[in-house]
This record gives sequence, structure tokens and C-alpha cells, in this order.
Amino acid sequence: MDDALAFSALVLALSGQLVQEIHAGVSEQGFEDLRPAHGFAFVRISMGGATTAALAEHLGVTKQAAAQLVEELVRKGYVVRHPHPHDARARLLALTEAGWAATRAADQAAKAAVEPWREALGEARFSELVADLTRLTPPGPIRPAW
Amino acid sequence: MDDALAFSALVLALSGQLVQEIHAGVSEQGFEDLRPAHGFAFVRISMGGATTAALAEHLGVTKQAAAQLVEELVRKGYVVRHPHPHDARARLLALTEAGWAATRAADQAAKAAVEPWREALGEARFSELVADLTRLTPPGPIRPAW
DNA sequence: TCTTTATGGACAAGTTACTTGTCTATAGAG
DNA sequence: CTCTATAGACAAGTAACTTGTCCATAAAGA
Repeated sequence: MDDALAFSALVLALSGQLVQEIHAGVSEQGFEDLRPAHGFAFVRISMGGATTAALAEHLGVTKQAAAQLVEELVRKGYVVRHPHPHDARARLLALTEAGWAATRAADQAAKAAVEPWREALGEARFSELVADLTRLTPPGPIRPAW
Repeated sequence: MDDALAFSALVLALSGQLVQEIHAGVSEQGFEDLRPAHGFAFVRISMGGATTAALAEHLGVTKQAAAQLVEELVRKGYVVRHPHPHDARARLLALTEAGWAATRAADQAAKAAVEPWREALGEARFSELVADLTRLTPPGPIRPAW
């Protein structure tokens, strides 16, 4: 195996294509003020119990960067900040209805982007692929940039 | 299939991890002044016949961005610009010995990053995975950022 | 040939998504 | 009831891009 780099390039090209397709799908559904990185934030916020600091850790960026991102999402109406019930310093983040709508749009776009893969591979092979990737992927922050 | 987004997240997390591991491996071998994006440039330049404009198309960025990247790589001693034999406007890009050494380091790091996957999946499943990814990945620019 | 349009690349300035650094208020540990 | 850690705000700096403009050369059409 002396084409590890080629294999890596395959994975990276695939993920790049995936990001672009999802982003394009979300934009087409009217969410033109969202960038791919926002989607990763939505994932964490929709899980519940997210503070800005927790979001920063999930995204693998500094607190300040996460705070700027949250400020932008609040300004655009996708996120609201609630007071934290047990910590007067912290603010709990939550999605607005617009935020949930954008999340649904992203899921739909992801489905559309992945569908050709399912058809190309067949149901069985695709399931194996998903299982393999699940085994391979370690827990950790999802870094939206490199 | 209502977890297309989760599947997408898997692929993205995997590729992010891959990029970080390769970058870390390359840094440890002494190439601390290279970023992941440079690797994608090396891939195109090592293919031969690359001009700055061709590199820009390969990376999916503007000519100016590619020119800045090339300027940086030349300054750091990884790339040289030769006059183009048939076009007085263009300059042919080529890797220096340092450039080739960095490419070999990246390949070695990629091998190390991928090895655990081979072990976890077994040779047969891994080969299937590579074959599947090859079928799924369309030709196109490798975009180092989103 | 001679004009017209397209392309490779340089130069300059602007934008954006981050970073580091510093500060206040509150929380939790001893 | 101090002492240290953490959530977040505020400010400034930075790096990797972008848009805009220009020149020299190439390629295409009259």
C-alpha cells in the first residue's frame, strides 16, 4: 500500500464535495446567510444544554470565536440565549423556529447528497460502509476548517 | 434513512481527523512551516506541467490566492518557477528536493494515519472501502477549506 | 497582417473568520 | 472566606483569502 496519500485525497475530496452540496442545498431553500460552519454549531445547539464555551469545545475553536459565531446566529434570528438555570455566568443556547427549519433543510440536503451513493453501492454495501465509518471515527471535536 | 446528516458528519469528522494527523506527522518530520493546504498544492505541482493558473483551478481558489501560495512556497524553498517553453507569459512550477522530501513525509504520515483503519477493518473490508470511495468520488477540484 | 479578445501573472487594497490578550462576574474547592 | 477556575464580553491583531486593476503575451477573426 503505497497510495495512502491517494486514499486520503479520496476521503478529503468526498467530504469537500459533501460540504459543498449540503451548503448549496441549504442556500437554495432560502438560507443564504448560513455558511457550512454554522451547521456544525446547529448540531451541537440542537443537542441541548449548550453554552458558548461548550460550543467552542465542540467546534475546536476558541471561546471568542464561538461567541462571535453565536452573536451572528442570534442577530440573524437562528439562535436565542436563555439565562442558565444553575449558573448566573452562563447562557443556555437554543434554536429558534428558523434555526430548526435550517436544520431540517440541511438534513434534507444531506439526504439528497448521499442518495446517489446509496444507489451506486447498493443497500447492503452502503450499510457496511456506514458501519465501517462508525467504527473508524473516534469521538472528538468536529473541526470545520483546516 | 433519516440520519443522512449524521452520516455526513461521520465522513467530515473522519476527513478532519485525517488532515490533522497527516499535518502533525509532517510537522514532526521537520516541516513545520507547511500547512495542510500546501499538501494539495504539492500534489498538483508534482504531477508536472503546473502553472499558477492551473494550480488555482485545482485548488478551487482565485489566481491571486494561488500566486500568493506559490510565492510562499518559493520563498520557503519548496518550489521553483521555470520559464514556460511555449508561453512567454506563463511560468512552469516544479518541486525542489525539499518539496519532494515534504511530499514523501506526507505520504508516510498518511500511511501511518490510515494503518489503524486497515487493522480495524481487515484487509478485505478495507479494500472494498477503497473501491467504494473510488467509485463515489467524482473528478473535480480539491478544496482545502470551506 | 492587423485588430480584437482571452489568458497568465503582478500589484494593491479590502474582507472575514479566526486568533491572542485582557477584563469582570460568578462558581466551586480548600 | 479566601483562592483559583470558568463563562463570557470587549478590543485589537493576524492570516488566508477576496475583489479590482493593470500589463504583457497569446490566440482568433476580419
